[in-house]
Amino acid sequence: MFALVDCNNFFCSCERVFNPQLRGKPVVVLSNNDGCVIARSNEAKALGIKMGAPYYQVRDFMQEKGVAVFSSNYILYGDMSRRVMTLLSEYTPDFAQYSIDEAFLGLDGLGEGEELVQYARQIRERVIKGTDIPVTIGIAPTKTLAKVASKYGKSYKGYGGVCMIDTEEKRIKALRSFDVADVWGVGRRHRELLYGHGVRTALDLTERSESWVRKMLTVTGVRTWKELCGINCIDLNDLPAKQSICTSRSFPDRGIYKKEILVEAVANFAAACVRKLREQHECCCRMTVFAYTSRFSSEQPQSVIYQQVQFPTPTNSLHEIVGKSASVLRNAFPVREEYGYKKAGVILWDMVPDEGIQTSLFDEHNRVKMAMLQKAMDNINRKNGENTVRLAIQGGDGAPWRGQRNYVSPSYTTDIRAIIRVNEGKKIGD
DNA sequence: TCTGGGGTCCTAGGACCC
DNA sequence: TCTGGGGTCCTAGGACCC
Repeated sequence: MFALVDCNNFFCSCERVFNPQLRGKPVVVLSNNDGCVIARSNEAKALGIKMGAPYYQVRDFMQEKGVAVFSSNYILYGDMSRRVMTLLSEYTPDFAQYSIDEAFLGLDGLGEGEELVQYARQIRERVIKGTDIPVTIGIAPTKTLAKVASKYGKSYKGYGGVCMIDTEEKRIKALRSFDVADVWGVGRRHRELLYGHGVRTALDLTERSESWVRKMLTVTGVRTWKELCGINCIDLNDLPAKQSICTSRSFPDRGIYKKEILVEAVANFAAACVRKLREQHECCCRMTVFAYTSRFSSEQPQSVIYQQVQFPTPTNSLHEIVGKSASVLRNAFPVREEYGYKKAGVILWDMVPDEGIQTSLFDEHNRVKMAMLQKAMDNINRKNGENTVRLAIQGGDGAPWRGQRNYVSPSYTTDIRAIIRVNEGKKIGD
């Protein structure tokens, strides 16, 4: 049996931990650039605010309804996630974090039936007590069914946050009233396809043949189909190393027209990729640099820049990767500055461990010196915060390509200056 | 005026081989 | 009129996830 532990409305819940007056009130969190709604409290969902809604379209409505609005604060969410995951991992050795707010727990040998439900309740209470983040737990013989169970656990208060599908009767009953579009692994396109063939519920899907499912949804669909039937076939434990590292952003207003401003932005994305690359002690062999105009404005002239770079030897050198990202972008940039680039990014591929790199015959000297320089930079930045020392091409903090973050909360748990202060003469909780 | 970011997996099709 | 067959490798694009 597996348990899926899922934090409820995670980003909103994180904001509430340090803002108790927001409890019971509608809260939303916005995407980068304050662009879209990406998290909603139950109260905000009840108001009809949709996931992914552009902020400008719902701003007035939300103001009218007194919705609390936050820019996303990934430093805070990442740290709260780490705390939740640390607690969860203490309950079983078979633990797999699936996303920032979800984890699967293998429950073999931990009991069965009501025993398991009681155990899950303990876990849930421990997380709530330790982090103040509410979670829901779904238990079932496969991960896909555990996802189904957790959705029921969220929809019905009566479950007390723990829902288990452990018998054939419960499985049939649960799938019969479960929209096939809500099944883990069925997205927008497949939903249309399935509806078109009369498959409306998860149970409908399980009643089709394997060959039919394979034809419609390919082999990944067959895995989902088996999992819904109770056959466990999604393994998360041997998670392979990451295959790519990406940093990208959308830009405010109409985008960036000026070549050198876009170069500065891309240089910063490349630097962020290098930071991630070095943190996982790897080098990369290939890089993609891309930039494109808005897909929403049909009147504006459109342009797509997409450049692939192969490095002669695997590298994690800041100078080499950032320098190359800037030079390929300059080369690919149209002669006239007539396009408003709305989004750009850098992707690193083909990673290898950073030990035992075969270097080229001719660059040995330079490579050693650069490695020493970069080690010094890493040390300074680790102590004083990222980008304390940076390349000149990365520019300053007030760069025009940095987007809006008008409603950002403090980093309560990671910045000593943002620590909560309890004032004398006031009651705790005020 | 304004529309997120970071990933994975699978498949089709092109380039290449003999 | 008519132009092989069987294979590998790579990549772009589409679908999905949170």
